[in-house]
Amino acid sequence: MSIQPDSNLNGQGMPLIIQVALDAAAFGYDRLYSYTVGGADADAVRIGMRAAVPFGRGNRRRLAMILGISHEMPENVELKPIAALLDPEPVLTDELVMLVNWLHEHTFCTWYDAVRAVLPGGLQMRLEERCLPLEPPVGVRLTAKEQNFMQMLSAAGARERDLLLRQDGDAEKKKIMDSLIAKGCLLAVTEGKKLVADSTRRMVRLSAAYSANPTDFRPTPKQQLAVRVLEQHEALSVKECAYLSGVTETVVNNLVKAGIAEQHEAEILRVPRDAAATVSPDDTVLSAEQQAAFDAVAEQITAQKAAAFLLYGVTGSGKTAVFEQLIALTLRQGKRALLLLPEIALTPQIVQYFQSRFGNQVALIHSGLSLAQRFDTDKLIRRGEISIVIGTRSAVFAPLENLGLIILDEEGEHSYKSEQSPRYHAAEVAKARAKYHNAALVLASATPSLESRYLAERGVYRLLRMTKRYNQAPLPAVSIVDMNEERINGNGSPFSVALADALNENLQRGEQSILLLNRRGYHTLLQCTKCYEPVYCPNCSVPMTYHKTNGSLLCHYCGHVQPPVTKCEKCGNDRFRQLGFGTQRLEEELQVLLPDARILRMDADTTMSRSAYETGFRAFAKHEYDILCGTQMIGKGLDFPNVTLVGVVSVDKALFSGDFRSYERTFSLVTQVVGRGGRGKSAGRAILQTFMPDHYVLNLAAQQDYDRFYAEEIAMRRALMFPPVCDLCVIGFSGIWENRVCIAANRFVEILAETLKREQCRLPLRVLGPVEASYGKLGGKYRRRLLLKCKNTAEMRRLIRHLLEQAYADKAFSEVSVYADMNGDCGV
DNA sequence: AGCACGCCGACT
DNA sequence: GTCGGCGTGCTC
Repeated sequence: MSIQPDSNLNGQGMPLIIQVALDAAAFGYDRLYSYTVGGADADAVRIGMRAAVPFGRGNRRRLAMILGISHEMPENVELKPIAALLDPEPVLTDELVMLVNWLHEHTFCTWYDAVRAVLPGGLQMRLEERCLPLEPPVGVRLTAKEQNFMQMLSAAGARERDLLLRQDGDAEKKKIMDSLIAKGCLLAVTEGKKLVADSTRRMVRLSAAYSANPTDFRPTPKQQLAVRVLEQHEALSVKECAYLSGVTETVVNNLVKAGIAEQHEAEILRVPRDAAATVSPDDTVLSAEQQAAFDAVAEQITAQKAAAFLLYGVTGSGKTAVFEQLIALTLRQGKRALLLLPEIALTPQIVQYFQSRFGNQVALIHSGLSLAQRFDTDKLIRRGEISIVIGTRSAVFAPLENLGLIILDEEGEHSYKSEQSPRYHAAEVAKARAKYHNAALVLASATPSLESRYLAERGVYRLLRMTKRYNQAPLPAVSIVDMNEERINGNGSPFSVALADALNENLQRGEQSILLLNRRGYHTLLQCTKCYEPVYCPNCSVPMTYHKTNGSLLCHYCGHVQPPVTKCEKCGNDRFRQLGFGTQRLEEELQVLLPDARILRMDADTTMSRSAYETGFRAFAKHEYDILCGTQMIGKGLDFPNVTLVGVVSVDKALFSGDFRSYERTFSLVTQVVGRGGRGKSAGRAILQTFMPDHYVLNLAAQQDYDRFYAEEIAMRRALMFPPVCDLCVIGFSGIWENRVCIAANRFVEILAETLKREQCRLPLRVLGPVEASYGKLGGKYRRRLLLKCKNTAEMRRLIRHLLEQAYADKAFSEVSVYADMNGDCGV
């Protein structure tokens, strides 16, 4: 539990000193600040509570999280007392405080960024300043204006008074009020206002006194109606009681006043609590391979030793059943489990699977929850009523006590990496939690990330393999089609002859097909016929995509929409060529090719709403469509047993996206989507179209040969010295002025060089860049990046933090923001 | 990020 | 002589 302030010392007049993280502190002055705590607060204060503190010369109140309690007086500073203690109980558990420290140490974020990340969204609060009128002390002298203000205050009604005392930016009023506060006529109070509160409802039931001796009471005729209703129920809400007895709520309230009924508050939970366990986990039978994987992890869970596993299971090998058994075992041990998924909306089947087996012991945490739902979910978790949390990235901070097992499914998915401060990877946080709890950590994937596979090779993770598909369902037969030949033979359409024939056959046979194209929109871009300049987004250095549905050009990065241009910006020519094709055009061409086919398109444009994923997938699963075409999101989600053809229209571009991970991503995407075929009885087939039919990544993906791919890729990473062989820290710069961003990036390199020289630093380090980020301009901001090939050690992180601090203090960074991201997306 | 201190130019 | 411009530096 939290550190208790030593009340003896306090009794001897020693000041109690706390260390706090300030909300909204910029990186440049972000550190833990010390304050004194006195009076009743000194007895109540605990680590993990929030306080309002005076900060800066103006002593403006700031929200702060208490992260330390000590008696040590920092030297050379006069400490201020806190203004108010805002939480009656800590909102951070000891473990969450540990994670705040971990995030701060590992991710180059500010203290409060770390606090915000671990603090459940529903517990957020904001500060509110209020003034209360006081009886003016005797002998106080007021100016005319001050007297006037006090007179207005005493004459005003409640509402006017609130208005009068509100800080509304009126400078003169503020001055008068500040003076009145100083003279003791007004009391300034700072309150923390919770964004969400508990929800309750007023309930009534017959009083004990009435039930014992009904004849002592004389209810009116209307009241008698309500009493009749109450006699038939244990308890009812006031509203229900009034409704059922056909009287107004006043009648019910009068029953309470007359002592016939008594009232109490009942809690309302704003999350569904009606999931019933309908399937017993005991009925699940594991195959030999599944059992072996289960046994390995189960041994560690039982031994209560922290251990990490990489579960490499090919698509369809039945990882979910292994998770289920591990979770059941964890619960039997009296422990709790955390299951992380890359995207809950895409995986309703998995959620349903666990709810049907564990019922209300399961809570879901994902970005689709409202603040109130987060608040209530968190409440249930803290009360210990939840044993299993299933959620996306942020759920890794769910304050489950007594964790025995953490699972990350599809561990290589990029959604596990936060792209905003704090820039953490859920797997890293999970590791820290597993260590804290002596829990087992299972990272699972059909195509493990190079990092994880490498760590397994080095013995950091124990590698578990599941190589057989469930029920021995055969993999689809994959053929690679050379699109160059199609073009030579005069086929200019997006479909090769082979794919077109296969689609047609499938349609005739009443079987379903999936088509993958990782480009949304209609055309990829518009290009000037004269100077070949593409039409760019005005905010980003990205060509705009033509969307036929609304006849406009759309930027997929910043969302900018505009009508198609009529004149080339470079040469003034007014003719444009339409190049490439996206999912919209694919759908259209498909409809021309197969007029009778029922086609479902799924991409970020059609599935804006959360439920649209699920509705779409369900409709396809029920065979309301023949063909599903879309971007990578179709690679995940529900299982479709009737799919016998998977067509990869094109992923060539993804191979050269300019990131050293582009091969890995493409391999994973193609492997995943090919694996989607043939889960039912028939084997099915897959057709992979490409202009590079000899490319080894596509060939290995076609064969689903992860081991070979890993061997090739790790050799390349070794030769070129890229992660996981070393660590790669991205330093990102962005700002509205291109030259300033450029200057700042160069200045950073200078600072780096100076620091290394000054401190005679011998850390292994190689600097790449600075170069323009892969999209040099996004959302109107110019971006540059610097890459540091390094080793992610405490010393290295200290150096990087020190560099950032220096940068923040440097004039060159006045209108340029800079961040550091260890092993983040680097666009190289 | 605020906020105050400080050191220069245009005012009653 | 003072009011106020915003450059500079600090924030427990």
